[in-house]
Amino acid sequence: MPVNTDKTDISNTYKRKLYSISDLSKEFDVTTRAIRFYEDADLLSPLRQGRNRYYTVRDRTRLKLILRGKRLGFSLNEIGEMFRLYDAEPGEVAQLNHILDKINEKMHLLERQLEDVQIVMQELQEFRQQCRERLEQMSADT
Amino acid sequence: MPVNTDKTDISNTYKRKLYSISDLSKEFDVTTRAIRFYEDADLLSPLRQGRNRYYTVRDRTRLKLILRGKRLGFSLNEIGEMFRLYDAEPGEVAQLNHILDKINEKMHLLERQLEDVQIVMQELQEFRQQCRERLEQMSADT
DNA sequence: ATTTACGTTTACGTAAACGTCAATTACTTT
DNA sequence: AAAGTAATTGACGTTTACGTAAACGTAAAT
Repeated sequence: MPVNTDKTDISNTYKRKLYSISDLSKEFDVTTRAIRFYEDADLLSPLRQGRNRYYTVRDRTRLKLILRGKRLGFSLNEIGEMFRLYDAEPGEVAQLNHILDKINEKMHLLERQLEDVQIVMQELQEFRQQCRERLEQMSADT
Repeated sequence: MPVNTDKTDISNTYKRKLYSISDLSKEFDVTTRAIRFYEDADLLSPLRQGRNRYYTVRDRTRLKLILRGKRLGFSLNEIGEMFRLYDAEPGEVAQLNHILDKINEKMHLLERQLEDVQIVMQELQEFRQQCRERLEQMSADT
């Protein structure tokens, strides 16, 4: 699936590890419009061969992270913030502590989300159970 | 905190179990604007005393469910759909089976979300660990 | 009697996250 | 050479979920 036209400089440099925008679009089932939008939001920065975009393995991973973040209800801004934390050169102690604070913040959010998911799943299970019992009752009423 | 002005019909009927819009606003930390918006979206239907809204325990529960749904990244429409499933009079077998399908659909979504949360939490833990190690290293470099 | 607090409706504004054209460019296939 | 396919850059449109006044009503407190 990766693009590989051997004559380009770019594919010699990053041999066999480049994806076109439609490769990623198909693989992850997002529109190319969305992918370009993520670039506008500085979440992706694909290579360029002329006007065309070529995505490295790292870009692909990032896209996967973006989509996972979105499924969790994070905004693109929040996702960007997490990326910047990851990429930050932690020069100073203060900087590192700041990053740790941010991580803990996100962790708290996720812990709450974990609770929420579990609660709703349990409620749905109970509701499903009720539906099934109702169904059995109805088939007994023949 | 519940509203209780004994002279109103409404509070005699639903004795001591009514909340004003600001009661709920404060308790759940949402704006009154948002609460009214949820009503517009048919997610809430408070009682009326003249022009004023009064919320029952059921409304309060619904609001809690709305906010939980939102934290999970559901749209108000999706939340509404779940409410309608809950409230549906399951007259026929076909109807019940349809509800069961919908429940299973939501369950799959939540299962995926559970995975996602766990993955991201693990990644964050690893990242946090790295930060801590880096910090220790730096304090060793004094 | 008039602030003050809380509520209402109406209506326009806005940020986020794309969708949807339209008008090109570039390569490939027929 | 013409047609098709996949990419590009604008640029405007759309939906969701409220925010933000404006203008008003009602009741309690000073």
